[in-house]
Amino acid sequence: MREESRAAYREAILAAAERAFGRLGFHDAKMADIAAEAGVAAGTVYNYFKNKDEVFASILLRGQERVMAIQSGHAEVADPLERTRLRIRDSLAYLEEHGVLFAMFIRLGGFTDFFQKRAIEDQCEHSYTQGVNRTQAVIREGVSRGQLRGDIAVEDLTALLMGLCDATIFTWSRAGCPPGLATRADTIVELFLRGAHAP
Amino acid sequence: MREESRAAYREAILAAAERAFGRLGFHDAKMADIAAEAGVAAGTVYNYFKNKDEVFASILLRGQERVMAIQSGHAEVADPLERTRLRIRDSLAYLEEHGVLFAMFIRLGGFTDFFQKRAIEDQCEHSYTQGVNRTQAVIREGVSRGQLRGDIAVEDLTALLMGLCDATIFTWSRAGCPPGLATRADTIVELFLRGAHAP
Amino acid sequence: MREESRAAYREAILAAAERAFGRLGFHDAKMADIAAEAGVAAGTVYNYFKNKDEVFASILLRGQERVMAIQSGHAEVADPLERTRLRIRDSLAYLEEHGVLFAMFIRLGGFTDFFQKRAIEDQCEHSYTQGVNRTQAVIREGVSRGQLRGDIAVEDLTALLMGLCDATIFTWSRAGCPPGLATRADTIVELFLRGAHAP
Amino acid sequence: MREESRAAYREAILAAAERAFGRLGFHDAKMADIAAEAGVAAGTVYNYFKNKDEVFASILLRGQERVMAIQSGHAEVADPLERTRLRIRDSLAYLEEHGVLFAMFIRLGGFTDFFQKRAIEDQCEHSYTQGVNRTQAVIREGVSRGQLRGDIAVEDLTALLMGLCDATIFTWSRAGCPPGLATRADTIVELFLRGAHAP
DNA sequence: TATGAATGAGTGTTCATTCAT
DNA sequence: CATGAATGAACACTCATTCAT
Repeated sequence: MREESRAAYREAILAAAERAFGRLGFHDAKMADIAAEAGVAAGTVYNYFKNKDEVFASILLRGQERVMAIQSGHAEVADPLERTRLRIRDSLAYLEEHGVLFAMFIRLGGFTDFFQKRAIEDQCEHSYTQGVNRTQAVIREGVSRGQLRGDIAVEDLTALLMGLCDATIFTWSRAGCPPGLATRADTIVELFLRGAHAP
Repeated sequence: MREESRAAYREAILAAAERAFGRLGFHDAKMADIAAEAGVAAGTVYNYFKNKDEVFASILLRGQERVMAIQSGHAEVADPLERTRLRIRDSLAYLEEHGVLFAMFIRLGGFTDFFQKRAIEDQCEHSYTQGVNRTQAVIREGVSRGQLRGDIAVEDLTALLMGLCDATIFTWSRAGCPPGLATRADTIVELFLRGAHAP
Repeated sequence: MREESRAAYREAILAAAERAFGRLGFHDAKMADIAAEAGVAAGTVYNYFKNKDEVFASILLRGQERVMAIQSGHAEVADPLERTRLRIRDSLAYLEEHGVLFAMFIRLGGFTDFFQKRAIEDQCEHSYTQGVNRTQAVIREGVSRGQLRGDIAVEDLTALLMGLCDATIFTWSRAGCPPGLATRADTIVELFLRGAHAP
Repeated sequence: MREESRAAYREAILAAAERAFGRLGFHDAKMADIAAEAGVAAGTVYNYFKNKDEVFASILLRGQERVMAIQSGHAEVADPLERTRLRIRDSLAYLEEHGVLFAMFIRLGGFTDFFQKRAIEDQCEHSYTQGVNRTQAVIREGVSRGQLRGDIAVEDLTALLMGLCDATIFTWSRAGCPPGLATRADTIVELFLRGAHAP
């Protein structure tokens, strides 16, 4: 039971931190904000996390794990393109609920030095690379099945797909995070496959 | 002559700030770092910029203006697709020299709240929107010429193209900014036009 | 118990600030000086007061409240002149122990703009006006009893009495705050009543 | 001519500083404010005064000298009480035009340490003491003529008179410096002579 | 183990003063 | 000698972290 209590506290703090970071950004969200949002005292946070950086990294890890878990749910779908569509749809749906992950994700990618300095990358890099690798594997499978172009490097195709997702998220974020993000998975896959050229 | 000197100081500070922000990020780059990098005293920065936020915003504006100026050089190219290829190539080339702009760009897009709070957005938003509009105009031209698909919203096509650029930059940034970014313009356009589908 | 501790800290900081302000003046007394004098860390002061201005205003308020409380002790003395003498004596005695209040008092009166700008006046004005009003009431009582001249405006008589007190304090301050200030209450009242004219 | 020009600059700066100090106080009036008010560049001030403190002290000295000069105009009046009345009237009139002198005066008296630390006192003390001495001499003359009480120390009588002046100025200052200050000289002398006691 | 106050290093910014032009 | 920009020491205030209760 004590174990349960600890887990509940930890989760409450993480959820609070996610909201605070999402609203204010890493530096402007103060430990006091997080604690207040979680309904605990400032010192309590330090009973669950070593410091602010670890709180931040934990949010990222938790998010990535959850997305991975969701994506794993489609392992039984045979067609890699259809599997990709489902994965994108569910990822977007998750993101829609935890919008802050976008900021996290972008920061994670964009500010390499930020993370290097803080050694957060060590904790997150693996998970990110896993995500890329998984996407690449699916694309490779599509190529070998003859569904995707073979005259372009798999890395470039991967970048194309992920770039499309990023751009969609990006645009959605700028628009103020309106509902319906998940429904854009279809357009993403369509554009990924057919491109912009007139028939 | 004093006028020249002022301009030189201002530029030196901006260049120094660009390096410092790019290396450390907004919060971790201290005004002292910027001043030292520029070879001036801390107080001098405040003779040219009201505060740290204004230094940051000025870098963004300067970068966007420069990129716009570069892109304007291809106005005489008739074919919108070819014009797009050239614009992307030159933008990437510029970015390769001022890599920090990526971080800036991403922040600008990603951290709406950061900018809202600081009222920097007012200064940058217009410039960003202009960039999007310009891209959209080119794509619309391509559609009306029958070069691009008409069954997809122009906004989606724009997002596709910009997403491809972002993804390319993103990947390049993660790889440690190796030389040759500009050469990827061809792949971007190719993927944009043809998509990933096997023929 | 924690409540007691908080009150003790607050009082220690106020006493330290009173000494520091009295010795150095508002601007030259640094927050670090105050904290050191109080035996606490610099940041601790900010757990009790919003900023330096608030520390300053709190000293004034505390002093005025204390003097008022002391003066209230003579409410049962019927003769307004004797009551005035006692009030002056006790006020001077208090001032002798908290000499800084003079500087405070003078500033409060003299530097209207200083306080206007800082909105401290709002907190102090009422208390000051109360003091003036109380003195005026006593004088009015003396006039109606036929003890004081009725051919001069009560406001002028009040100014005379307060001016005498001020001048006494002033001279005492310039002389380096020697002991015995309270004993001058008799001379003040004597001069107030009889004036300087030869018999 | 060059000599004249220097004097004109010096006077312009002093007048500007008087306004600035009067409006903002010593610390809040910046050298830049003073220079701007005088219509000169910041550096120019330093061609006429060693530093900020010297500017401040020079204002005081100038004011005191001017008041003294005015007061000297009544040397031929034989009756010391009448002479006093005229001196007070003219001093108040001068003060009414250069209200800032009040703040200066109060500071000069009230913040001994402020001036000790800055060694301004050396420059002003003499002049101030001269003023007190001159007043004391007049009062002593009145005592020896049998016009003023001899059973009270001359110092106390002096304090009474100066206190009355201070109180009048004080009240006037708090009231927002309304016109007509000089007319209060009569009341001051009347109260000084007769006191508050009913006949 | 939760609490919440104490801590003090760290930083953006100001401004008196200097000095090259 | 006027100018006005450069200088850098100084300081109020913040906030992540610690720790006594």
